[in-house]
Order: sequence, then structure tokens, then C-alpha cells
Amino acid sequence: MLNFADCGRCHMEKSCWPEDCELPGGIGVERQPTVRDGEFLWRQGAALRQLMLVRHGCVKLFESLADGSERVLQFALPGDLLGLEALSSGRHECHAVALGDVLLCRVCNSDDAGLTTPGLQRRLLWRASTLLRERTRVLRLADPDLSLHGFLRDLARRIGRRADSSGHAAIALRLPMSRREVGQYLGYAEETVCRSLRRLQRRGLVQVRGRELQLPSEEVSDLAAG
Amino acid sequence: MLNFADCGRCHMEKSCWPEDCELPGGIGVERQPTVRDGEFLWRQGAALRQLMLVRHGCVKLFESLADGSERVLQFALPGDLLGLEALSSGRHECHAVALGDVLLCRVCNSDDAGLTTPGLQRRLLWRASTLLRERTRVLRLADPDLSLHGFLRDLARRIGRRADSSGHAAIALRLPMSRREVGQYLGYAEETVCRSLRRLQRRGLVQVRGRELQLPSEEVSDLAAG
DNA sequence: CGTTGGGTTGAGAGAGCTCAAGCCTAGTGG
DNA sequence: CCACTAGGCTTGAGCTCTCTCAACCCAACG
Repeated sequence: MLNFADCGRCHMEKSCWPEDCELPGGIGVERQPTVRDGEFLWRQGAALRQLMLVRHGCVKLFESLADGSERVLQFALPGDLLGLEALSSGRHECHAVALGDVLLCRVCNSDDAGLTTPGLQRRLLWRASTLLRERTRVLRLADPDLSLHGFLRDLARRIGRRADSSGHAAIALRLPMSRREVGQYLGYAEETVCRSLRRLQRRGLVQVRGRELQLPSEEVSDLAAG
Repeated sequence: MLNFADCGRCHMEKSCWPEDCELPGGIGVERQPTVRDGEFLWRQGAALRQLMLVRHGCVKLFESLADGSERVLQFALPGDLLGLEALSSGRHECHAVALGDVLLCRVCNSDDAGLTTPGLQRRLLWRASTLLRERTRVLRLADPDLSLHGFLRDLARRIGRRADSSGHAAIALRLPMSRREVGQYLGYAEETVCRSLRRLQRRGLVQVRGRELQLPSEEVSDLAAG
């Protein structure tokens, strides 16, 4: 059930290939069958087979530590490219599992670092540069409220939908991951995430009902602009 | 006082270009005049002018935060490439300052993402991939002793020299940065770094005298192997 | 010899972690 | 359609560890 497509004709092109470098030709992709909730895309140590774009859903990248605990390295959302960090070594150093059902596009010709498709390699370099910039600044934030708030604003900007919260414009979203997983990503205990969420709610920065959240629009748009 | 060179004929090639992808031609560089202790390579917001390789010394990359504090993003050591993270945006988002005297090589043709030198772009992509992998796993370590120990082992592996500590093989190194800067990098207070250093010394994992350190060889070689 | 900045050490306060118990929701099976 | 169950979520209490503030030491340098 192969399904080839050209990113140049896809409505998601802007989010999958936001690089503003020249576009000397479309990117060929092959749409993959749905990955079901809980299924693994790959395991730690597996060989890199291809680069993939997340088209829908959320993929959790995480590693198992010696003491049995787990650390979440990334929550990949629509538009995110999977596999860049394994390009040089040829091996994945983390697990990848679907949080909810996930749709992926395999990037064609990515098995040879994109040498065969003109422009692809340059796009990849551009994207890697952007990621390096963003990744470098995540580090450790002293305050869990700041960390969590930033995390939620980022999520809202990327997977939020317009909504209305008692007459005020808001962004609604459904958390793809559990509190515990948020903690494993930000470096806090599950309970600390819970309490921090409460504090944010008390301060009016977010409205919580289970995994359904709402953030005031102005809280999110700053980020969208920057 | 221009000074052109070919990386293929330089004894540092292995550390500057460790990528094991094919090498279709030498990389041209231009040796830069010494940057003196405390001098800035660039300021936050400055345009990216070229990619640079650190040839000797240590460059501190850091950003000034709104509250006046500073966060260290990276200590660039010999072999490190400067500028990758600014490639896509064209602007540096951090300051770069020399810790001690620093020697640099400017990578030629890097003003156009290396399109003009065959192989360079691919090397850059490979290197970015490696960095993404390493950078992603730094994140937050709960224990300062673990963080600091890992940091020191990394330094020892990269700038350490063989030495002898009362009959046992050891790696000696001189810290290029202050305790406070280590703290700003790892996310701890200066005092916590001091105390953690003492604890490591008490456990025999490192010997401290001012900025001169010694680590037992076996403590470092694990890392070098991995 | 005095000054300056880095480094060290101590005391107290605050914040996150752990352990534990209870709640609530979603999904299951009768 | 409803009761049940499992897992996620929440809340509380106490402990531990880092941060902050402060004082002091030390070496380098003029």
C-alpha cells in the first residue's frame, strides 16, 4: 500500500519545510501506514533506515537509563523531522513510540543523506542548524513554573486550535502525553508537574481539565511572533 | 597577515574533521590572528560572518538573560566548529568570548553554506547530526556530582594530558573557566560547584588544586572508548 | 605591600523529591 | 446500560538538598 507524494503539492509543506532557503524542486515522500498508539517506530540501537516527517500525532523519543528510569528527549509533533540526530552514526540512540495514532511520511532518497535530491541536503543542514539553536537553549530552567509554561506555550503554538474561554480568545489543546512524561522531559517529578500546573492555573496562565488545556491567546502569540 | 592552509595537510585534521564520511577534497581555511583573553569573537545579535574552527584555547558561548544573569551555552574547545547554530538564521543568538588566548581557523567558502566546496556541506550536516545527538542528552541531571563528573571527564578527554599521580596513571588538565562559569553552564550555583568538587575529591574521582585537576586514567578512558 | 577577584566554607531558608493515600476518568465486560 | 477496574491524576507530610547570604582565605598583580 505505497503512497507517494510531492511535498510541493501538500498543504503541510509550510510546516514540514519551513526553511526559507531556495526550493530547487519538490521533495518526494512516501506516506506510511498509520502507527497505532503505543507502537514503536524503532528501538534504541536500531539502524537508521530513513528520515521521517511527522504528519499527524505525537512521537515520544526517549532513552532507558541504567537505573531503569526513562528520560524523554523530545516530543515530535507534526512537521518535525525524525532521524537527523542519527544521521552521522547511522544508529538510533533512543526509542521512539507513538503517543496516540501517528501518521508519517518517509523522506525519499534520505538513505544517502539526501545527495540524490537537489536541495534536500541543504534543507537538512538548515533544519539541523535551527534545531541546534533551539536545543541549546532548553537546558535547565531553575523554576518549574517557567519551564512548564514555556513547554505549554510551545505546544499550544504547534498543535493548538482557536477556542473561546468565557468570551476571551484562547488556544485549546489536548496534551498528547501524561504528567509523568512531561516530568521526564522537563526534569521534574510527576507531582511537581501537577502542582506547577495548579499554580499556573491559579495565576490565570492556563486552564486545566484533565488533558484538555486552554491558554489565553496573547500568552501564545508572543511566541508565534518570535 | 593572511595565512591560508589546507586541513588535509594539518596535524589537527582528525580532531577538526572527525566525520567519517568520504573526503572528496581538502578543506581550505584561513588562520586568524590570536584572539586575546577576554576579547569577544562576536556579540549577541551580530550577523554570522563565517564558520570558524577552534585551533587552540577555549571559547565561551553565553547569553545574557533579561534579569541580568548569564547562561553559558557551550565551552568550545580545539576541534569545535563555531557558527553552525547560526547558519539558518544568519544571526548569532549568543555572545562568544575567549577564555585565555585563542587561535582560530576561518573556514573558507562557508559564507554560502559550503556549497562551493564539494564535501563541505555534507561534513557540516554530519557534524550537526553528531551535535544534535550529544546536545539532546545533556539536559538536566538531578545530581550535581554526576553532572560535574561527566563535565570533567569530557574536558579531560578533550584537553587532558597524560600525567602521573603518585604512581598511578592520570589525566591532568587546567580548567579554562572559573567555578562560577561551570555553574552557569551546568545550572548550579558557584558554591554548589565548589562543594561538589570537594565531594568528588573525597571520593577519589578527581584531584583538585586550584584550576589544575587530575583524573584517574580509567575514569576518562571509558568515555574515550564510548 | 595593598588590592582585587576567584575560591572556599558555614548557617539558614526554601523548594523539589519521595512516600503514601485517595480521587477521578476512561475503558471493559457483564 | 451499569458496575467495575486500572491507570492517570491529585494532594499532603516530611526529608533532603541546593540556593542565598555572608564571611574569610588565597594568589596574582601592580
